[in-house]
Amino acid sequence: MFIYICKILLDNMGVSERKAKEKEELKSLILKAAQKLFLEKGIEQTSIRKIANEIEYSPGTVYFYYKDKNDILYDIHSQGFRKLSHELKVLFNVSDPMERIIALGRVYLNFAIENPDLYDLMFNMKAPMDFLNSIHQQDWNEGIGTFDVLKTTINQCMEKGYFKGHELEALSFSVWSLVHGIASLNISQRIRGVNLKEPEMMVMKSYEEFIMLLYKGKKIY
Amino acid sequence: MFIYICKILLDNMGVSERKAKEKEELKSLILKAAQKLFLEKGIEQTSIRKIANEIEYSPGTVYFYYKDKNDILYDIHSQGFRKLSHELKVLFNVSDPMERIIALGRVYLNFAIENPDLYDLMFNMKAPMDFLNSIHQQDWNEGIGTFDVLKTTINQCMEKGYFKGHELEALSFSVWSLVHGIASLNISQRIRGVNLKEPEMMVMKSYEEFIMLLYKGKKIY
DNA sequence: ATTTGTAAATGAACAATGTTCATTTACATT
DNA sequence: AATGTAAATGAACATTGTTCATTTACAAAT
Repeated sequence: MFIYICKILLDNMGVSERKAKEKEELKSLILKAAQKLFLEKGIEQTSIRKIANEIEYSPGTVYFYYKDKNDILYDIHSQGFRKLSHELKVLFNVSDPMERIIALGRVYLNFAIENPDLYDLMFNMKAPMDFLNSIHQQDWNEGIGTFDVLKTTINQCMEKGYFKGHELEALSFSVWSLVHGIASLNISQRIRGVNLKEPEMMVMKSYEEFIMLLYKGKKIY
Repeated sequence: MFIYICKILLDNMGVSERKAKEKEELKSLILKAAQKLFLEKGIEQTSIRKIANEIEYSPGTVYFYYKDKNDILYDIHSQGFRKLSHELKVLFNVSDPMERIIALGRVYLNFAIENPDLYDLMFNMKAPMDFLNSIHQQDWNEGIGTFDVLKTTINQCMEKGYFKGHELEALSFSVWSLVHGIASLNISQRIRGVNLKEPEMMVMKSYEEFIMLLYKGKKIY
């Protein structure tokens, strides 16, 4: 009797586990299709119908796995953060915090240039934040994590005597704003229109200018 | 006979002038309705049908005065730049260029905070740039004009001995990027989610940090 | 006064969107 | 073989931007 019940339970577990796994698999299939369309054809070509078409399911099925379109976009956004944080992790090797913060900015800018649509989704579009609001989740953990990397590094700079008289959080936000501003103006095509001498160089050149400013705030022995 | 022809011509002029005026008037009526909807209800509530409804015309009529939706959005965007440049003009009174540049940033940030949707349209949304592309106009004159105000001021700072070793255009773009970054992260709700101590203060506090950095690049006598 | 020509306004129509939901299908459990 | 539930369907709804054949309005010409 006992064994019989165990068998049932185990069978049940086995089945429901498999089902859950299948469900996860289909969900990630939807996500992959969404990412493919998003990266290949851009945001406006990424409709629920086209995603469903891509994996040969009906539009309604998508809503069995995702609450709504914002839910899907949030998922793509999260994947983007995994990708970005993976690229940033390499910089743990750089021991000097001042060198590291400069490298961080460079990697960040490269990420934005290489993945403009994804960057836009991660840092500009309303969809991911609307999704968080809709599930009553106030914290944007992806953003918090990335911002912490920056804050930690700047804190280490301060401990080494840099940025005297500055406030950690506000300065960190300043640095983030600078690189985000460069990235955004580039992506939204506001650089191209402004009649610069070397538009394609401006992203990195303006970042160099900022680094110069940063270094002027260094410790004086 | 001559007088008769003149009469006709004069009459014609009078009529076509009046017609042209009426046409201008209806176009600006459409624009006003679009602005109203845009500012009151946001971008997603600003559809051509709702604009047409607002002024009690049919949807098709709108297309007689505007090429497409991007055309309307570009017009709203241009009005935004007139508003912004009007606010910036007050600062011609500030004689010290270093003080002026700091004030410029403050006014710019205030504008962004007070008119978030409009700012988004002016500096982030693709619509205005898509419109320029569609009419084969490469230069973004509204942006060029505003950027020139900044460049001129920074140039004056340099003439006074500030920012030694910096490059005018790149540094100007750096400053623009910083305030734009702060404004954008604020508008796209990326500040709120990042768990700051005083989120509502961060816009101005991080700007103060940047000003501190700027001042460290000042002339040393 | 009547016809004519053109500019302006209409609103139906099209294709596409996000989303919902009653219905059907598939399939493990009884 | 019957049952119950999870999963998948696809039609339907309300919107969107945009087009276009048709109608309306009205000044000009006869």
